[in-house]
Amino acid sequence: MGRGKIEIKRIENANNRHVTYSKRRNGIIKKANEISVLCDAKVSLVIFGNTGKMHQFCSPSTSVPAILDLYQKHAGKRLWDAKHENLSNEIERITKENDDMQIELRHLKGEEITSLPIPDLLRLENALENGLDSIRQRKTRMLEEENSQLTYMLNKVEMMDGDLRDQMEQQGGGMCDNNPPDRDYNYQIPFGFRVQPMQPNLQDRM
Amino acid sequence: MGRGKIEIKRIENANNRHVTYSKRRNGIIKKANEISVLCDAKVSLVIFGNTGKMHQFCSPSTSVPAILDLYQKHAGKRLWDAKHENLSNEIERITKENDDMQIELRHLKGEEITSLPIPDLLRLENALENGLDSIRQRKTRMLEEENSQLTYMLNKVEMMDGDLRDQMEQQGGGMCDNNPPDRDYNYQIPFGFRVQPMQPNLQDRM
DNA sequence: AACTATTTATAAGA
DNA sequence: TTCTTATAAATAGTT
Repeated sequence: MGRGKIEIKRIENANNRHVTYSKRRNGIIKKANEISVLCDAKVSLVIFGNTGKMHQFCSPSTSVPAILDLYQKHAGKRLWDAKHENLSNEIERITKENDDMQIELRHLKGEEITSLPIPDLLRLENALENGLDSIRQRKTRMLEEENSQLTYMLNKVEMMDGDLRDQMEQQGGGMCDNNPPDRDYNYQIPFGFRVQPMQPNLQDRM
Repeated sequence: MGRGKIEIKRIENANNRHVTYSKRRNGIIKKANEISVLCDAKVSLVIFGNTGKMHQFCSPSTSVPAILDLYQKHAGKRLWDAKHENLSNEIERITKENDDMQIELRHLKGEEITSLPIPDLLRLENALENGLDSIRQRKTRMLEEENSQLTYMLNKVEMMDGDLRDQMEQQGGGMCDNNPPDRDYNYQIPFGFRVQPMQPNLQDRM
């Protein structure tokens, strides 16, 4: 039904194919609606084009799942059961993973280890030693960073304090009379933002 | 498209309705096939008539359930999950548990800890210390037990050895002439099967 | 996206 | 149901 008759086989020209797809998709959806209205039929139509875009039609006052229930009954297929089995298998798999991890966690906490053979104990000991090492290194590093931050801030505060004191002195005194006693303001704190780690190779292990 | 134009509304005459249904059903299935071939589209079409009879079309090399899986993904609808809400919830719950444990395990191994705040690090350090403590205590205990077993067996072997030697002597010598030299056989080893643990309260912590 | 010559689908009748 | 056929509708190729 067009300027020329066409063979029903894949349209090789991509552009033509897409145009035809659009036109025919609209057509078939219109037809689906018409038959559902005219003949009181339940229709479920789902179309995926080349591009992966989906279009669907479903007769009014029903739903795809509802039609699938009917489909299942009629086709004698067990759609839900198959899906049910998949889900059950998935649960089984995850549960096993879960149990294994739970056991490993308990073992790492030193629980339920009375029945473990020596090699497992050695493995756990090793893992715990490594973990403890990493955690302590990380902790040390964080404390060092906090330290250097605090040092920097203290440095700044002291500088501002110094400026303020200078201003005060220029103004001939201020209303704030509880100034700290004079100190030796060391503006060149030698370990400002780059504190030497106590163990120089600490960072390399993180 | 026929001898006369018709309105798209339910055909009240049952006979006409059925005839029209037959004709249009064939038509739409033909169209579904054509678009799937011409445009390389995936089509799932399920139709139920008034009489409850089902007709379906599905593009070649796929199936209605397969296309509905795609539909489900695309529409963000959960066709199957709705039918198996319990199982889905269970999976969700276990998966969350799983993820949490995985994270905890990683942390205990000293992995992915850079973003942890100090309190968490302290908690981990504590847990690791306790775990390491338990494991080492257990290891010590097992070694002690093995030790006492070995001691006991050694003891026995030496006693049998002694008996054997006595028999040999009664028989007036044997063919085995490489006997060990006489030793002080101490049959009353003071720590036979009940070794004193070095830390007497060890057992209480397991 | 619109147009239109043709093909195709189908309503009504038999 | 199925066939026939006049007519409506869909659409292929074109602009």
